[in-house]
Amino acid sequence: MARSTIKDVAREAGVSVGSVSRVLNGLPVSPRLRQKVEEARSLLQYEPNSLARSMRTNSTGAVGFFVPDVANPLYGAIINSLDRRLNARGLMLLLASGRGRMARDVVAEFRRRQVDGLIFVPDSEDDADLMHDLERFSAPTVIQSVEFPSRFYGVRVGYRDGTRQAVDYLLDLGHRRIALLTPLPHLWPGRERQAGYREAFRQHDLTVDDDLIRPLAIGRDPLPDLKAVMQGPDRATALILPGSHILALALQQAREHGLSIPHDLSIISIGDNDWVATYAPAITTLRWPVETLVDALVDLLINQMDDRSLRPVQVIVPTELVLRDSCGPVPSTDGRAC
Amino acid sequence: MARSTIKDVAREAGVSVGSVSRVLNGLPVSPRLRQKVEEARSLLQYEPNSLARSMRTNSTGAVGFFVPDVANPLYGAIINSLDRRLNARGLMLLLASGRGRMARDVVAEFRRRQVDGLIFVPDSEDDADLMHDLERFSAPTVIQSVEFPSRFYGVRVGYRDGTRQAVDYLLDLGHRRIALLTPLPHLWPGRERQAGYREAFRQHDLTVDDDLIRPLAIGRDPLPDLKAVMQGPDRATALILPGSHILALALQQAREHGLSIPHDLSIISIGDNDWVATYAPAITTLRWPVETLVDALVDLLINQMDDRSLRPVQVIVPTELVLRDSCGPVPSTDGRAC
DNA sequence: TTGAAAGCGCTAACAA
DNA sequence: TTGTTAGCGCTTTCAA
Repeated sequence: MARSTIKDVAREAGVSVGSVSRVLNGLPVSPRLRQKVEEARSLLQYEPNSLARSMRTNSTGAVGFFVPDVANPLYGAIINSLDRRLNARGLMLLLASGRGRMARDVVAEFRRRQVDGLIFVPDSEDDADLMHDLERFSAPTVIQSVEFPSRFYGVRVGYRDGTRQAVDYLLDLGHRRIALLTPLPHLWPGRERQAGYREAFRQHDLTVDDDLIRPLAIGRDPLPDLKAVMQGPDRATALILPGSHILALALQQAREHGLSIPHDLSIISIGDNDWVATYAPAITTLRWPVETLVDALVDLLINQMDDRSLRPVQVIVPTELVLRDSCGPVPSTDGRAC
Repeated sequence: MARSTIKDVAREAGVSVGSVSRVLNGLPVSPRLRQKVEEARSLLQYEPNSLARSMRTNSTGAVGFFVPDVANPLYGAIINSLDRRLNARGLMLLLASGRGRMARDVVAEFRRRQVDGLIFVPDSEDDADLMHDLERFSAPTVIQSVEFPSRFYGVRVGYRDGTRQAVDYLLDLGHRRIALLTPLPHLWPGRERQAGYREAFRQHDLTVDDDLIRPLAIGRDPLPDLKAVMQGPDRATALILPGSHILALALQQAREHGLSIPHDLSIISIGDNDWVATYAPAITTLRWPVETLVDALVDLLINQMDDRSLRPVQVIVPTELVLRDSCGPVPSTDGRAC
């Protein structure tokens, strides 16, 4: 049997479709009418068709979310939190992912599907076409992790301050050869981390050895860079790493080279999770707060939905340096020619 | 300015809406017509409204996916792979999550949104109402990880064979006190793992010490159970753990008790990932293949969509025991009263 | 307070 | 090959 429609309910209840619609939408009706409709409704197990409803109301109750890679546990946490928040507001998550030119297709698809809002995590700032599409996207849009002065609503993580703080901490422990493995500077995270790194050195009146800054393209094997900074007489005595994957690799390398942590090598990882906290030694991390980030994302989106005349706002959520056991004073016996 | 519609394009091209529709849908038209329409289309930057289209065609091109908890990295991998597969077929992922009674609301929401298919990972088999909703769901449905003889299409992981194989391996190493930390048996994974465990013991003509089987409710602190099996003269010499989170805890406990791995304690973890492979010692795991699982999920769904008259099929994807360095022969000096 | 009817943007059947 | 038109299921005027 086919799904029942509002007509069926109207016929069953002996009223007009308009009246059924009013009951469904909580508009003022007589108790008698309401009761008749409710009875017919539950008898027929009627559920309104949100497609038809959306077409009339121009509102789908769906929010599009695009990330370059869903499998990244980092995004998993965001998606989870986002889903909860949107749910609480009666919104549903339309998820899509992909890299490079797929991003534009996704924007078009979200347009066709008439999403009420769009949260976008681009994997590049350089794609002018994509940026154009995003700019003329008709629904409220929030961009994460990318820098677009004043044109977009955006939420970004305060990696600059965070990284400066992390480097400060290492400098205070006496480290001078601090390696920074970081995403490419074409995107906010990579750019800001590098800036924070340089700021810290500048404030200490120290010069930066550019060989210790290793920008890593996505998908590139980080091992060569890791080896480059961990070997030789001038090796780094401290590492700042961009995530658990590379951290695991670094720990493995350290073992192979007989470097104990934190005695011979100090490590700070960016992004906190279960196992870095329980590893031996527990890893000091620069944590960025998922909940705060998602709150900002959702708030910015909802604000726009409520008042489309608002001017773009950009939020930076601060990071937190979580001190554990993977950092110690600089080793005195090696790492320096004498 | 408002979005342009098919009417605008028709007017601009000087043709009828029907003709525009035909061009849009690749039906046979004259080259001249096609060209006129394409010109108007790009001039107006027209994108068809999929809501209106869906209403006519009764097909939304959306697939609903429900999981109890998106943040679980396990599901992250599935979502990612699923998104890719569905994308390749022009389908979009509608994501929802939640526990307990929220599941039913989600099913209703998916119904209202007229998804073309539904993939569901329930967090319980006991919810008769939910099962009823799922059964009368109008679109093709595939259920994961739950056992419903013959009524549903389903994909499950072969934990029974896998666990038997893992226990076999430990028994062959001489272990007799093997602890199994496992989800509650009210769901397939918990039930099957326990069955596999018992099978292995039975095949070796050994009796099971029920105290070593520790069913863990979701959200419950696993530490007491971990401690219970890791302490005392009769402690377990081998652990089978349900995931990375508990693994991290167990490794921490082992350190605190001065148990070295695999010398004093052997460990097998279920579910493979980066860091268990790079941990020292590398952890032996029972891996379940995400790609195979998702392939099965999508295949079953697509098959149903193509031919609604098919009879339910249930697929079990096999696991793989990945041998690494966390298991060794049973320690001879302790763990047994003599 | 309720009913009747227009119309959202599109597809598909029917005509021409 | 193309145009005309009904109608998908709903909301929302406008009348009664």
